[in-house]
Amino acid sequence: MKPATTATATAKAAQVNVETLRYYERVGLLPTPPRSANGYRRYDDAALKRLRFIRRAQALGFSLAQVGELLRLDDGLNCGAAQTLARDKLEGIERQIADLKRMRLRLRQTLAACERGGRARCPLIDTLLE
Amino acid sequence: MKPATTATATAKAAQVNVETLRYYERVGLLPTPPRSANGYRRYDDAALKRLRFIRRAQALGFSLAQVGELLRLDDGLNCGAAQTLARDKLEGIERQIADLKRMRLRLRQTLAACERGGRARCPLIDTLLE
DNA sequence: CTAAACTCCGTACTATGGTACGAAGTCAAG
DNA sequence: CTTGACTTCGTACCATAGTACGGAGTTTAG
Repeated sequence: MKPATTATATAKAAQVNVETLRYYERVGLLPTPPRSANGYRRYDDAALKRLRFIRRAQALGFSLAQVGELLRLDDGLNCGAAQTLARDKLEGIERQIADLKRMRLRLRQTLAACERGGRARCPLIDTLLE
Repeated sequence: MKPATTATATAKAAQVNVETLRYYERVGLLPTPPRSANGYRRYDDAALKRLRFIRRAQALGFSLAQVGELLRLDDGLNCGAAQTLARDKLEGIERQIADLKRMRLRLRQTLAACERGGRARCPLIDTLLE
């Protein structure tokens, strides 16, 4: 009951470019699929699931390398290892948020100075030159 | 009173790789410096300032392309244009923060499920497979 | 039967922000 | 005077995550 389909159909179902399938295969994120008599790749349901997994993990901020690690745990029995990856990712995200907040504060302050006006020179430019 | 120096000295002063100077010159972020008799680049104070400007703007999250735009306004008289760039950047940062917070929430929830334990399969993996 | 659409493959290219390499010339210290 | 550090140049390479291209074969619809 696995309706194996073609590359294009699978790509559409997973909302990715067809070439991306080849790319994921090349970098080892997708197993090499079986071929039909003419040499065409046949993707089954499991492949589509895996593709969706990859997209979801990316949406959570995992890099393809990290997705690869997660996939190697995808029997679902290595919860400890998966948690470690997730916790690392979480820390990274915290750091990114903190960095971005710092940038935001500086930008806001500088923009406020610009808006107060009254200076000959632009405070934004001056801040960068200081 | 502009103690023009060599590439290495300037690079060190600005905390960048020497090659980066050439790279910035190539992409038009640094003006082509004057050369001394032997053909060596001579960087003056203005070049160093400009380098520091680039680094500071990068630290605020501006891409090199955007830094280029800012530099083209660096007479400090185009505050309006600079503000527009900064406001765009600010919006981008807001969006990034919002995205990251969404990822963080999902990761936290999933990690919490992992920690509650009791499931045969890892909730993190299962969430991605769902 | 023909034309369009799909598939294959290897390779090259995109963007971003640099870094590395090798050959050749120059310069300063000991 | 030699050694090592510095400089020049063009070009190639790194990671990341794909996208595009061209030529060939295949399959499907009209």
